[in-house]
Amino acid sequence: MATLKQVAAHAEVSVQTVSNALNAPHRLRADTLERVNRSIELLNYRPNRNARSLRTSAVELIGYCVPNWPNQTHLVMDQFLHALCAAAERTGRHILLFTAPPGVDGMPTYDDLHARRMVDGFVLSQTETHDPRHGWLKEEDIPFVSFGRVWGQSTQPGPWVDVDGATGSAIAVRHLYGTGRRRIAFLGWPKSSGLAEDRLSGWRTACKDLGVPTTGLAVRCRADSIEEGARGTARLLDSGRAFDGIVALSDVLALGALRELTARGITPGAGVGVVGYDDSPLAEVVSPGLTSLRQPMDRIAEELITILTGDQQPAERLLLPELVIRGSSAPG
Amino acid sequence: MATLKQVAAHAEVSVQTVSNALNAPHRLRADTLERVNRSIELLNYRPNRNARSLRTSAVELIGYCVPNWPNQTHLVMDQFLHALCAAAERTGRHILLFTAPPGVDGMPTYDDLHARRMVDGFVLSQTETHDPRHGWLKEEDIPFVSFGRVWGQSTQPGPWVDVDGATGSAIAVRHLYGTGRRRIAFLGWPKSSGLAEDRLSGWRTACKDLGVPTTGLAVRCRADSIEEGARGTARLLDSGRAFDGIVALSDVLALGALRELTARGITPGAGVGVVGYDDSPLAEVVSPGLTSLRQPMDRIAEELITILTGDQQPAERLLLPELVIRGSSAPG
DNA sequence: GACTGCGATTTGAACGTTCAAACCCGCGGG
DNA sequence: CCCGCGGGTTTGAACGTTCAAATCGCAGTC
Repeated sequence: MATLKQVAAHAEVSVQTVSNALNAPHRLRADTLERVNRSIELLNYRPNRNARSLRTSAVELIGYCVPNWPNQTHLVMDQFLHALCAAAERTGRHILLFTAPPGVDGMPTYDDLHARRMVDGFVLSQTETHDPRHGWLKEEDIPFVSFGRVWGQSTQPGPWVDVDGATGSAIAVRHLYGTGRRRIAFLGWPKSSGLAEDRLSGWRTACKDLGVPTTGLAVRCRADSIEEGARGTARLLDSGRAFDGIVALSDVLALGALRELTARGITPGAGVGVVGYDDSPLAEVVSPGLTSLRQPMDRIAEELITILTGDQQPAERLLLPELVIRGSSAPG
Repeated sequence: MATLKQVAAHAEVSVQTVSNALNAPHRLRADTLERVNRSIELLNYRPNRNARSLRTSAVELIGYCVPNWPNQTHLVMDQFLHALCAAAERTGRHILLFTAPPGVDGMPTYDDLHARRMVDGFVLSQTETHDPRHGWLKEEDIPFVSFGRVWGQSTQPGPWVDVDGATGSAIAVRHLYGTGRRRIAFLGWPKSSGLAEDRLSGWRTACKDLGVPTTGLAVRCRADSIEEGARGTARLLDSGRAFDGIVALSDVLALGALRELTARGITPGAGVGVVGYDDSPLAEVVSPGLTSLRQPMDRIAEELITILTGDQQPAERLLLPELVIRGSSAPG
C-alpha cells in the first residue's frame, strides 16, 4: 500500500507537498499539483485514515446505538439508517454502530467510545421521556445531536431534530376534512409518552379549529399492535358514536383499524378514511394502500449531521411530516 | 485526556510497561501490574484507538453496506444489525456502516474503505444471484464473509453463513402435517431467485416424503406484498383444489394469505394452517399470530464474526431456521 | 544592490501507540 | 569467580500523517 512518502519520492517533491495537494491544493503551483496528482493516481494512493486521525484527533466517525426494544417494532429504522449514512458520507464521515444498555447504564459505553477516540460524537434516537443520555453527554462535553425531543423536561439538553407530530395530526385531520369527513376519531397509545401526547393534541386542536367534534372520539389502545388497533376501532364502532375518519398514532394501529373496518363490512377509504403514521413499508403493501404521515428521513438525517458536525451551537429543528396519500383515505 | 506517557510517569515505569500491562499483563511482576493498574484507574486512561491502529494496522472495524432496495422490505434488518453489533463487540470490534451502489458499481467504495484502513473487512448480506461482490473482493484479497450463498454459481467465492431454506420449508410442512393437514400449498415468488427455489424445493420434497400431493399447489405471486399474497391465495382457492395448509415464502405473503382466508370466512389456524418466513415483527402483531420460520440471528451473527476474524479458512455454515409456532397453525 | 514581501516548498517535530532489541539483575552451575 | 540464563523492564525506532516554522526563489521597491 502506497504512502505519502512513496508518492512524494515518485513526484519528486516533499511529503508535505503531497499532503497539501490533497488537503489544500490551492497552495500548490498548478504544474506541481498536476504532477503530484499523476503520481497519486499512478500509485493508487489512499491516505491512511488512522494516521490522519491520530494527528488531527478527529476520526470522522459518528456513533449510533442500535436500539433493541423487542416490544417495539422499528419498521422505518432501515430508512433512517440509510439516510443517516448517506448524509454522513456527504461530509466524508461514516456511522459506527454499537450496542449499549438502555438508560443511564449505557453511558459508560458512550464515554468509552469517545475517550478511545473511536467516534467524534453521537446521534441519539429512540428518545424517551426524561431520557438521561442527553444531560449526561452534555455534562461530559461529548458532542451529540438527538433525533427526537426529550419530553417532560422544561429545557432541551442539547441540539435536536424532530418531526412536528402535532402539526402532522393536524395535516391528517385537514386532509380527511378535505375529503368530506366531519367526525374524525383518534387511535392512540396508553402510556402518555411525549410523542403520543404531541400527536393527540394536534388532532384535538385541528378538530376544534375546523369545528368538528372530538368528545368520545379518542381511543387509547393498550399496545402498538394490529390486534389492539382493531380492538380500539371495534370499541369506537360499538360506542355508537358515528365517525367517518380515523387518525392513528402508528401504521400498525391503522392496519388494525383497516382490518376491523373490513371485517365489519365497512370499506376503508370509501367508508371510513384512515391515516397512519410513519409511512412504514406496511403502508404500501396493504390493500387499500394506507395513507400515512411520512417522516422526511433525508431531511432529518441531513439536519442531524449538519448540526453535529457544525459549530455546535444549540440548534433545534422541527420538521413537518409529509402526507403520503393512498387508498385508505380516498374520498368517501 | 491521559496518555500512556502520563500513566507511565505516574506509576514510575516506562511507557512500554504500561502498554504491556494492558496487552500482555503476564509479563509484569504482580506488584508492578498492581501499581500500573492503579495509575490507569486513577487517571481514567483509555488507549487511543487511532494510535494503536496506526501501529498495528488493524482497526477492529467491520464494514457493512446498509441496503437500500426500496421495493423490498427489510423487516428483520434491525434484528440482524443488533445481533451483528453484539457479536462484533464480543471480540472488541465494531460495525461501520456505509452505502454503496448495488452490484459491481459499488466495489470502488468497498476498496476505498479498505485501502484507507477504515475497516478490516466486510460482512455482505442481501446476496443476489450471481452477486459480483464476492468474486471481486476475493480477487482483491479483501477479507469478507457473506450472509447468504451466491446462487447460480458452482463454487462459492469465499466463506459464508446461510440459513437452510429447503430444510426450513420441510420443517414447516412437517409441522403442518403433524397438526393434521394433508394438502399443503406453497406461496412463492415469481423470479426464480436462489432463495425462492431453495425454499420451494424443500416444500416439494417434504411433501413427497410424507406422501402428500403437490401438483397445482404451488403458486407464484407477482411481488412480495400483502396484496399479492392475498391474490395468490385467492387463485388457489378458486382453482378448486382443496388444501388445508400454506407455506409462504415470506411473512408478507403469509399475511396476504391470512387476509384472504379471513375474507372468505375461513379461520386461519382452525381452518387452514399458515406458516410464513423470517418471523418479522408483523408475525406476532397480527391476529391470529403468524407461525413463522425464524432466522437464528444471534447464531448467524456469531458465525459471521468468528469466520471473518478467524484464520480466514474457507468456511461454510448452513444453519437451521427455528419454527416459531403461533395461532395461524393451530391444529385444525 | 540591498530590502521587503509573498507565494511555493521543505524541514523537523509531533500525535500515541507497539515492535524489536537491548539492558539489568539475581541465580545456579561449572 | 565468571558465565549463561531468563524474567522483568527500558530504549529507540517506527507506523503515516499534519502542524508550525523555516527556507527558498523571485518580483517589486526604494
